[in-house]
Parts: sequence; structure tokens; C-alpha cells
Amino acid sequence: MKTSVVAVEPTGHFCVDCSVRQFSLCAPLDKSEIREFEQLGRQIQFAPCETVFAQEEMTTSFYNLLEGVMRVYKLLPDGRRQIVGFALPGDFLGMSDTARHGFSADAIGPVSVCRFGKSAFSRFAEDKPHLLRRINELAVHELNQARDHMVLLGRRSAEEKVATFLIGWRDRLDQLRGASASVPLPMSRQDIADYLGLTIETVSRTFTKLEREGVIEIIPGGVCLRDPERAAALAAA
Amino acid sequence: MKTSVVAVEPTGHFCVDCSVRQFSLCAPLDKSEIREFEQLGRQIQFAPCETVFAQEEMTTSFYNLLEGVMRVYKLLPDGRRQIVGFALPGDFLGMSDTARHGFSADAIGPVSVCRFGKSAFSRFAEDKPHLLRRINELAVHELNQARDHMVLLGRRSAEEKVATFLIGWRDRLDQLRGASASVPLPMSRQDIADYLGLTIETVSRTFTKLEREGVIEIIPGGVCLRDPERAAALAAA
DNA sequence: CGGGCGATTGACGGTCATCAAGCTGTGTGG
DNA sequence: CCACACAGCTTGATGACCGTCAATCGCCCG
Repeated sequence: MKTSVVAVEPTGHFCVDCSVRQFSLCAPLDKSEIREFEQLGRQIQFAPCETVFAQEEMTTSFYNLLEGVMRVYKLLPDGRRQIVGFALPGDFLGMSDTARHGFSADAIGPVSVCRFGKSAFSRFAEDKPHLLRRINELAVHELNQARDHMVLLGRRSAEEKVATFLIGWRDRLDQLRGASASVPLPMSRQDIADYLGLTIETVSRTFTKLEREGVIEIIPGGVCLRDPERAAALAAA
Repeated sequence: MKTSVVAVEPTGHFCVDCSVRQFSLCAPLDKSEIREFEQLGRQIQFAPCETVFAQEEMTTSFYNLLEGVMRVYKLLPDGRRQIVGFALPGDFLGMSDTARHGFSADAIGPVSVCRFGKSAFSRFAEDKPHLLRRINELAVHELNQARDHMVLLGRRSAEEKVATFLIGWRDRLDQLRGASASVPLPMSRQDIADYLGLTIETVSRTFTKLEREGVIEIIPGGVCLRDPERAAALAAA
């Protein structure tokens, strides 16, 4: 088995052993709640590029990402794609305000998730204020990310977009695996383009430009930040 | 006093009389809860263009919009602005995952809001699952809007952006005031531009183009949808 | 009537998309 | 071991869309 992008150890069958517990929505559950919660979820694996759920499908389940990376995206009728986020271990996916999913999610590399039936999950959460508050916290956090992303999409140049993406992605990885100058990029250039509202060619050119300027070094499967300060300056500007 | 964009009657001092109750986060509160809740909030007015709260300010309060329209936006250090949304009566503003506001909000026309102290509000909500669920519902709804907006910003042409904005804005107004072909636009062209990730000139040109094509008619303070189907087609495409 | 602000229109240019080769690395089969 | 294919990425040439700069218009209000 290939090594994962993020250094999270394989999880056992039980929540108590779960490596993403602390990052996850289940963090505030106490011992007896966790045991009950455990009964609701089933761990599932997905192969690279498999779809976990798709836009317009009926929402039957929620998903807690345990291992791997997923892309979360919306499609326009004519096929244009906007990736609204990359999900990492600990992220909770699938909440919707309608009966159907508003977006699709698929595995980038091999992925394992904890899957919960929607109604069972809802019944479980219904009367648990600490869990509901936790869900809120995650939702508000995602909202903030979403708004940052709107600024990026609406108001930044290609170079700023790429730099912002790299810094943001590195920061998220650092939270999971500890700091490092090397930034693995498991997603394709096309994924990055669709995340940044650019074309694959522009992304590629911008990477090359940043490399020529000594900001990054392009290595197989990712980049290495040679001048993190310059990159951060571009991202902040 | 000028007539408001949205046909919501002036609110009294008391929640029971509140015209936006049903749209608002306080919808699920029962009679005795509402009386307690009433004590936490204070109704405040803002003049056109006044700032209700600003990015980076400490978060001391949350706001429930009662009347008027607000723009909610983020600024980059160099002054570029991205409007992340327009708020209408019933919208709840100010939640943040940090101690400071991540964005600014100001009144477009005259505005009245219900203001809640953050800690008092949090204490009140803390152990009320039905209220927490309601807050979740609102957050998930906003998240969906945010993701739709990302698609718009990242993957749509100027013409599609403007059409999508008009249709979306009309739909929101219709929910509050009932259907109508006329679409009041209380915000400036600059606001629209900053919402759509365009410049004011492009917005203006696109309005003119849509008018020439017979899709809309530009009237003082707004537009009239002459061919809603064509507009909707542009918005969906 | 004149000042001022927001909106519109025009001319021009830059950034990024499009179209089209070429490149690189990886896996496959002779 | 090398030829080959294939997919993903890079690079180049060209052009469109939209941003920039600047002038003008229209309207409100003094």
C-alpha cells in the first residue's frame, strides 16, 4: 500500500482508536455516547477516483473522512466544474439543506470514510447540545473558508491564487502531520485549476513562473517551498 | 421615511410582533423562551452606509436583520473588496470561529437590526437543541449559497454572472414580498461589481447589453425582467 | 444654473483562455 | 532492454474577454 499524503495511522474498527477523533465532529462525545455512536457508523474504503456521493443524488448518508483526500465540487450543466474544497481527514461531508446533495465528492487517492445513515445520525444528534454546538463550529469554520475562497476567486490574480492555494494547503497539512517545507499535491493540475477558477495551462505556467522566481521547486507529486515568505506575501497581498 | 425595498412592516418592540420571526433563527422558540430572548436583544437603527461591524473588530455581538439591506464583504490589505453576500430581513449575522470578525457588514439603505450580546446569546442557546438545530440549518443554507457563489465567481462569464445575480436576487425578494417582474436594486453598481468579481464598467456594459437584447429594462433604482426565461437560461447554463 | 456623484460609453491593453505541439515519466509488450 | 503508448504536464502562439483609463452623460440637490 502506498503511503498516504497525510501521516495519519490506519484506524481500527473502534472510535476510541480513531486517529482523527480530535479533529472530527465526534470530539466532544463522552465514552458512553461514543459507544452508541460507533453503532451508527460503518467504515468504508474507496479506490482512487471513485465517487463517494454525487450532486443531485438523494442524501442518504453523511461521511466522516478518516484517511486520504477528497475533492468536493459542483458541476454546471455544460460540464464546467468548480472544486469548492479539498477534504482532509477529520472533515465531515454531506450535510445539505435539501433532500439532495448540492455537490459531488470523490476520492483523489485511496480513501476511507466513516459512513452514517442520515436519519440515524440526525436522531442521535437531535438532543445533544454539545454535539450540535460542535457541528455548528465546523459549519461556521467552513463558511469562513468558503468566504476566503470567494475573495480568491473574485479578486485575485493567477499568481496570487496559486500562492494562496499552496500556503493554505500547506497549513492544513501541517496541522495534521506537523510542519515541513515539502508540500505534497495529490490532486492533479486540472483539480487545482478547477479549484482556483483557472485553466490547467495557466496553473502550469504559474507554477513554472514561481519556480523560476525561486519561490518553489517543483518535485514529483508536489512542490517544495524554497521561499515561504515570498509565497506568503503573494498569498496575503 | 422612504419606503423599504422589501415589503416588511415596521417591527414593534416585541418579538411576538416581529415580522421576520418566521424567516429568522428565533422561529422555533416557544412563548416563554421568546420572552426571555426578548430581554437579550436590543433593536438598533443604522443610517445608509453606516458600518454595523467591521473585519478584524472583536466580535461582541450578533445581529438579526429586521429591515433593510446590508452588504457583507471582505477586504484585502490593498483595498480590493469582495462582497460575499447581501443580507435581507431575517438573516443572522456575525457568527465567527475566531474572536474577531472575519468580514465587515454595512447598511445599504436605512437598516434596523436586533443586536445580541455574544456571550448572553451563547449562554441562551447553549442548551437548547431546537435553537441549535435552527442555527445549523441557517449555517448549512448559507454554506450552500456560498458554494453556488464560488461556481459563479470561478466559472461563469460576465453575462452569466449578471443574469444569475438578477435571478437570485429576485427570487430572494419574492420570498419576502411576493412575486413581481420589477427587481429593485438598492445597492450601487460598484457593490454589484464587487459581488460578482467584476468591475463597475463591465457590470454597466452587461446591463446595457441585456437591455439591448430585450432581457431586462433598466429603470431607476432597479431593473424590470422583460424576458425572465432568457435570464433564467443564462443563469442556469 | 452649476456642482457633484453615480452610471454609461469608448478606446486600448493585459491577463488569462484557447488551440496546438511537444515533453516527461510510467507501464507494457516485443 | 528498448520501443511504444498513453496520460499528465509543460510550453508556445494567438486572441477574446474583461480590466484600465478617460471622457461624457444624467440626475439630484443646493
